[in-house]
Amino acid sequence: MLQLNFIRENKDLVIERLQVKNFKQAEDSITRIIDLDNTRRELQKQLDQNKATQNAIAKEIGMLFKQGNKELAEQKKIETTTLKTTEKELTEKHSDIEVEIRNLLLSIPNLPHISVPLGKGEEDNEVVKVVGDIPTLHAGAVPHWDLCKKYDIVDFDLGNKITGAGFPVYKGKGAKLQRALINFFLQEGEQDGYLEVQPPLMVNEASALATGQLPDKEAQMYVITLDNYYMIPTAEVPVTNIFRDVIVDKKDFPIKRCAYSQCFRREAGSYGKDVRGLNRLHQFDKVEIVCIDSPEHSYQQLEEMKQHVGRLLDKLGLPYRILRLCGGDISFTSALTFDFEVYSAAQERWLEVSSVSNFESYQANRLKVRYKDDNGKTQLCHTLNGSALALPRVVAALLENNQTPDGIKIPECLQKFTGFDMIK
RNA sequence: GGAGAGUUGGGUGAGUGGCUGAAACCAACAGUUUGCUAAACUGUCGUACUCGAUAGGGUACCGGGGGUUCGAAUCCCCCAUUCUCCA
Repeated sequence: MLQLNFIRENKDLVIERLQVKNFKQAEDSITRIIDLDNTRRELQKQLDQNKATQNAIAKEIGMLFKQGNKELAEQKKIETTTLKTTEKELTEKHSDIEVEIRNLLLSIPNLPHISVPLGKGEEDNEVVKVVGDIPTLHAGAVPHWDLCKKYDIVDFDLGNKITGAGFPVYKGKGAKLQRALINFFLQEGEQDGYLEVQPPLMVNEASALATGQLPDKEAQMYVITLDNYYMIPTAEVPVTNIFRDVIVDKKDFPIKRCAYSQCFRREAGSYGKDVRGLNRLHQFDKVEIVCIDSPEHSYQQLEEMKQHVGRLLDKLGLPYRILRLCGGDISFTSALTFDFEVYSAAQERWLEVSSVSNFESYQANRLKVRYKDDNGKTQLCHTLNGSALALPRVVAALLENNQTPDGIKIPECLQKFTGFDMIK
């Protein structure tokens, strides 16, 4: 969430930038927040004064008892009763206002970076780069779901039986390919200086709230109601929460972590060709990269992360394009996001395999990830993350693009992990 | 699943109702001393909000939340978590 002080000091700028995100209530919300905050401050002052008086009286009473002056002490006690009533009233008003302010703050998206293009939806995203050639497939080439069946490497029916749609079973070389990709991604991450972590796959409410899954995206998560835990929709949640309430040492910047995890998403509302085969699953595998950096360097870090993701796709030999998401498509919490899409040649469509974002201090403000600047002042860090990479669509594109009449070719970079060079 | 004992500032750890925002020690930082390092000595040394031009003041925070009380780190309740024992 945005910082209240920043909103106070940059009211017009904030309203203007929110227009790019098509946030309609910008002006109303911002004005309301500032008003509420003024009232809050006034109440706070009164409350503090009230407490100060009470504290003083309490101290006096203590002294009086010590001196054995019980009568005067009892008299003083009575004095506090009115103070307590007003205190109660003030506290109630104060906390009501605080809740309202917080809710408003939570409802306001992050400000988009200056480079974010205007736009309504995905059709307005800006293609910044296209890499690789779109392959020509042999006659009789088929989409990956047919290949999965033909070579018996991913079994969707079995997943349906055991759990339900969107929970496939990977078999034989399919399972090995999964493992190979995970190992490849982690190894590349390590080589680029990302420390590997294995986080929990369930998180508590505080964690889900801190990275912004709650309250906005609650419907996207599987909830373990009995214990009040949430299945993670991405490793971003537990990995970023490592730094919740931490004041990091700026000498450690950039802090780089990578994590393999399975991810769980309800994907309510998805349908049609989008969910066919591996295109959209309820459980999938992903290697995630997370960075914490100073405000001065975060955009440089974002660039580095983009390069990392690009290198992975280069090595896999997949054609891809990079999109700069427009104001209408960029996520609520992000300031600048680049999507990576691979071309899946049999489906003849681009599939998103990575999303690399800088959240600036928006997430850090909820997380309270801070560092001390050169003046010793505590400042919010910038947080960034990206997929490097999400597996299912990478697998889909690999299967489709690399299919030959003799089988499916495995990219060279994966062969030392798979132990085979063809699926036949 | 049950029983008991813990959870205090960067660390160790004292503190069972008022003089405790919190002893002491260590670490850290600044300074004095010193040929250098070390030692010794002196000082500083939590966070957030808020008032103030500054100096400084106020409020809140001793795992989290609630309660008792004029007054809570200290008493009571709930929750989390760690350790020990039992199942």
